[in-house]
Amino acid sequence: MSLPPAPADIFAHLRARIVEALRALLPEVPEEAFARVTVEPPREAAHGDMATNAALVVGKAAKQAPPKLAAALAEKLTALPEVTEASPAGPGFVNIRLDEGFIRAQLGVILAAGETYGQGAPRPGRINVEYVSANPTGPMHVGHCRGAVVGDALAALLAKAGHEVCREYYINDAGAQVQALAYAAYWRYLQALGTTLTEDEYAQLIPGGLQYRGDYLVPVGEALARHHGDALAETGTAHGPGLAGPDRWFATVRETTVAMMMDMIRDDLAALGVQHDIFISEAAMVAEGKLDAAEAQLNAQGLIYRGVLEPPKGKTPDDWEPREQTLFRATQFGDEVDRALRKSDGSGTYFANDIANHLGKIERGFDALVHVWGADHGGYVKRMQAAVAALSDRRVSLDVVLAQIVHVVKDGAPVRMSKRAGTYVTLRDLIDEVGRDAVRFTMLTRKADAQMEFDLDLVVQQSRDNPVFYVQYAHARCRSVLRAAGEPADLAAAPLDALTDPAELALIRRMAGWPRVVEAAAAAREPHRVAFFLNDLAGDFHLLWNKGREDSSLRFIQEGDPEGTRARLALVAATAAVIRSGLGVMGVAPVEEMR
RNA sequence: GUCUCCGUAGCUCAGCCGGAUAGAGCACCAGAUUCCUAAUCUGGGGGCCGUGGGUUCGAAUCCCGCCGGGGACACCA
Repeated sequence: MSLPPAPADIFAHLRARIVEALRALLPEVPEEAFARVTVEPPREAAHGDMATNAALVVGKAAKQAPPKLAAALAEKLTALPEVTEASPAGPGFVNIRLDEGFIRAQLGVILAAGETYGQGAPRPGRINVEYVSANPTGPMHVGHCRGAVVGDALAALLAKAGHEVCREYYINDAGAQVQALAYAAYWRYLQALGTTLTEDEYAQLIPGGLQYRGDYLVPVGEALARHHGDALAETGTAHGPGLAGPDRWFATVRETTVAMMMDMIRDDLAALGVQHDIFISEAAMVAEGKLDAAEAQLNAQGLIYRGVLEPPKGKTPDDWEPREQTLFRATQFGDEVDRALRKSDGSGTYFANDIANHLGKIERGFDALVHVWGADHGGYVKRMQAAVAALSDRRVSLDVVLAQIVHVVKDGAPVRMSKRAGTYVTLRDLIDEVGRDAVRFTMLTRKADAQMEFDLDLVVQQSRDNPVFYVQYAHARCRSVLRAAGEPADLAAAPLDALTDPAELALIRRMAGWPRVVEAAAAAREPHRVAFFLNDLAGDFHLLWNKGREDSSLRFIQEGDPEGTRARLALVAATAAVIRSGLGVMGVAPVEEMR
């Protein structure tokens, strides 16, 4: 009896064998009954390599007692060459022990695939992942950073799982904030021309006051002065160059400023290694009439009406008064209240523009939409899901991943964040302080919706406490061994019988679970699972390494035993490949040595 | 008041579309430590999984109530 060829995913392989066995045992049971069958490593290693709930899940449809069905299934599975033992257990589990040669053969698969190990087969359906989408009103700060990293890693994870992914940045360049930005840039322009107005005097003259006082707008003002001279200003006033009517300068200033801010943001993103495939401008979209199109479509579906909303219960704003607005029937799609599309003055709400944006995505043919938002936008999720459901006739899904606040800590004390320029931590500051890879990895060591402390001291610390270091160190150790062995070629074909130690087999089993982790993490939209997997994998490897300190027969390079050495080097090379595969998803560069 | 996320070891957190005796790191205790890369290693103690009900053969996981914490709550973006 010879083993089957090593499969790309041993869990999927076993699941397929189990379902086949069930079909043979229960020909009258419909296929849907098998959908909930899972194969996973049992918590208790003594129970074997894998366990399946098949008999428990199918028992009802088969009208059989699970323990009895489990026994029959176990007998079938025992007949498989790759299974050395299958036994019914507990209320109806089947525990499975795999042939060690079958497990070892996974190394050949890993080495043949290299860093692409874990790559899922192409799946139907295109996914749009929107992330960052910071307002183009200034440099990126740490608050944006987590969403950027989570979004980027999630997009990579979905691609790894086999999805076709589009990475999108939505530029909020149409609202009041951008208007305030233009006025702030205009102030720097007047300064560049030599106005004698003071900052406070200027702030008095403009609507809403001077909101953006950071000096990052100085270059914008200078650029405007350089290209337009004093043509955008009122000349000959008591202050020299002064405030002119908006129609003379506003469109020009706004456009230049947004473009320069986006250049700055793109530079920040590049420093973080974050990529987007497409940038969508809110202003451009409105100009194209997308808002009207979206409203017309919803109107045609009978989902729009004029009405007055109740004040929010328990907390009525001081200036609340009943106003008639154009409303969207979000309640028909699971939201608590209907939501305003147009303000009482008839202009579109931000929500309306966002609906238009989503109509655009649906029209571009995506089957699933994913957003990464700050947790402060949590209250916005239901209405957006309602809108997407309405616009797509419930065909397109919208998942929102909420990224919680990051508290930066240094020397045990919180680093203060303030919107006033100069006192807040920019993304650049953070990258300069600890490096891009430490930032990215650390941002993924916690579930996105859990608050996180970013300890500037810890992330550069070289110790077990620091997962960035721990994982990188494992990779560096692998590389060090392979260098010492003279970078052997063709390890995928190495005979592997020498790998028999429990620690060696545990390492292989861990790596064999990587495709499964990719699939599950992608389905759950949880890129942090990759960081935890790598931490566990590094732990398995360090454990084996440390055993080699005690027991020299477990060291990787064995003088006088070329075949055993090649088997171990295959194990080491596979470990390095899987770590690189995982770091690739996280966007972290593996290191060759610790320096 | 409504919605939402959270509550797991002393600390920081995994596990959650139900599955067998609930995990990791740190901290603590006890040992080891002239090692392919040093930035340690091995072992141990430690838990009414916030709480009270419910569903189920089976609940940290699903449902409802309560307690405690974060966030969001017409027209802003």
